[in-house]
Amino acid sequence: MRRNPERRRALIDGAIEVLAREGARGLTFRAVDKEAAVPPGTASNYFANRDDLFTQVGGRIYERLLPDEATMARSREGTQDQNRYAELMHELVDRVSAFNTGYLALLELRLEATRRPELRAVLTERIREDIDANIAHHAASGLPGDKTSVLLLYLALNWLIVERLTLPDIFTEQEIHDLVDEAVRRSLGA
Amino acid sequence: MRRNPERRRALIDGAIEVLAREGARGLTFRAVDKEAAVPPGTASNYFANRDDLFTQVGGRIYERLLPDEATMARSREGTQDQNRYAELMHELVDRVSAFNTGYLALLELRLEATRRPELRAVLTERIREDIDANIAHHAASGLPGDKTSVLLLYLALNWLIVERLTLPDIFTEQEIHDLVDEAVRRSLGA
DNA sequence: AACGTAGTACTACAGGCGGAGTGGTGTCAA
DNA sequence: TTGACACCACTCCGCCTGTAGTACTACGTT
Repeated sequence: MRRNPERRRALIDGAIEVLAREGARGLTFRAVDKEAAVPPGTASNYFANRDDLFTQVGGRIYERLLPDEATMARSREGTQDQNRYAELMHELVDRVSAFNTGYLALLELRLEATRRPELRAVLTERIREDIDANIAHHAASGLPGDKTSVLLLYLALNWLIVERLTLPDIFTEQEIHDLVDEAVRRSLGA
Repeated sequence: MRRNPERRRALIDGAIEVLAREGARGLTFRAVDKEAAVPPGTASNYFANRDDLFTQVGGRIYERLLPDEATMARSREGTQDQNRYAELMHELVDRVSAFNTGYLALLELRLEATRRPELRAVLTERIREDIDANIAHHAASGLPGDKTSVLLLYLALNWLIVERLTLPDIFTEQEIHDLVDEAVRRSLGA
């Protein structure tokens, strides 16, 4: 088992692209090798088996999907009212949509998780952390709404992104924009 | 190209199970043959190629996911208030979750649609119809809320089902129940 | 400065699996 | 008798895994 961390990261990033492009079943050692432009057989040396590969990708994908520190810092600026909230959610949707291969890869991983208990455990933990962090961040931010608002926004925006990435002709960009606004407004609740 | 419609339906239903279990890439003629318990080679005779198979499955899957007439009729009974709305949404979530292979297959198809234009066209049309039907049905029902409520519920409940089917430990059954209630309440808006 | 060692990159090969496509045969009914 | 379909068999092909073996490089030792 090789240990070069740069190479490992390159392989995992390659695996994300393969996942998005070829689907879970297309994620093979050879495909990862090609995508990462390393000699065939390399991935075999870095992952014990396909299960291991899936698990490691599941562990890393959130690092790439989450906002960086600068973005987080910026999110705390300005008056924290409903308009600001909507603005942040627009940024979120755009940021995630922009890294579309990452989001599609995560969907593939979710589906694969129905077949691989280890992967399911990793994803459950990561996503649980993410949700809890969102709730905590929201509570500390002074933005309007409660925990339920955060959860409802999480639900609605996730599917909105699915819709945009998988069947882009269902909603126009304008409709997506308006739905984000309305989702924020109504999820804040009475 | 064979034409026996019963056999074709059996093959497509088999394909749905294969999709859910093995993923899009696992959907092969041979796998469908096995699942439908017909001799190997049969699917080759019913679908011109894999693309055709995907497209036909995409056309049929909604027939099986949508409520039957009896359920639709029952949905129009009783006082059409917010509590009734929530009740209907609980039924919806449970009904779709119950046919989990169908829902998972649809997710696989969505992901595959990013690679197959024909499939994308079919799914876009079907889902567009479904959304429009939901809006029309809602408008005629006398239930509270507007078109936007319907769309926001569509978004939130879809992801809730994804969450339940792919990572069941993220939310408890109780949390799911409460989220449906809150989604109905808040999506109705001010 | 020469040498040895460890870790890694790269190459090559053997073996296997599963699928596509197709042609042929049997069967039944109009 | 003819046509449509079920069923069966066979060949060709592509891709993947696992692993053994070789080459290279860096680093520590003496």
